[in-house]
Amino acid sequence: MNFWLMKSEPDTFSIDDLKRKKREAWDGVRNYQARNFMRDGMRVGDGVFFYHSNCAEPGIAGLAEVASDAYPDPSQFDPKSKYFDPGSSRDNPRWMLVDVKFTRKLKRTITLDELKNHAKLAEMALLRKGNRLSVMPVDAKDWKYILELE
DNA sequence: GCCAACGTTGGC
DNA sequence: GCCAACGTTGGC
Repeated sequence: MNFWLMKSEPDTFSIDDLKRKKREAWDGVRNYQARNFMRDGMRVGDGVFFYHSNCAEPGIAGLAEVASDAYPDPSQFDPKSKYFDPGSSRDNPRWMLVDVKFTRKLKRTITLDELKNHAKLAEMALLRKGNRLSVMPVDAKDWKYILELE
């Protein structure tokens, strides 16, 4: 079992939205590295930190679970979607996604600011300077450590 | 709204 | 293959 962190802007799709919908196709990822993590790294049942980005209180807001294998992101084929990619084709899709299933909200959001204050987490991909990936792996030891902060 | 960091694009 | 220009991310 592996662990991941997935960013979402709460104004667009928050942990409460996932709670209400129970399950969601994680569409719109248009970064090759993030795609590769979903396509090659994720397995059903893997743990996911649901991270709120670009908002008043950035941080880990809840837990989710990988709920499907990777499959082509339908939005890349839809000319009306803002995620439409004219360079992709159904025969050779460029972008993949997984479904994500709600597990639970954290009792409180563990903020980015708080995470930065823990020296043991300094090597986390999330905290490395300039990191903008929206999907990234989390070490098992960091997963455990962060949950103990809750 | 600003801007640093980074990815992508496209001319050469 | 280089690299300038441009677009996006996301914290602040």
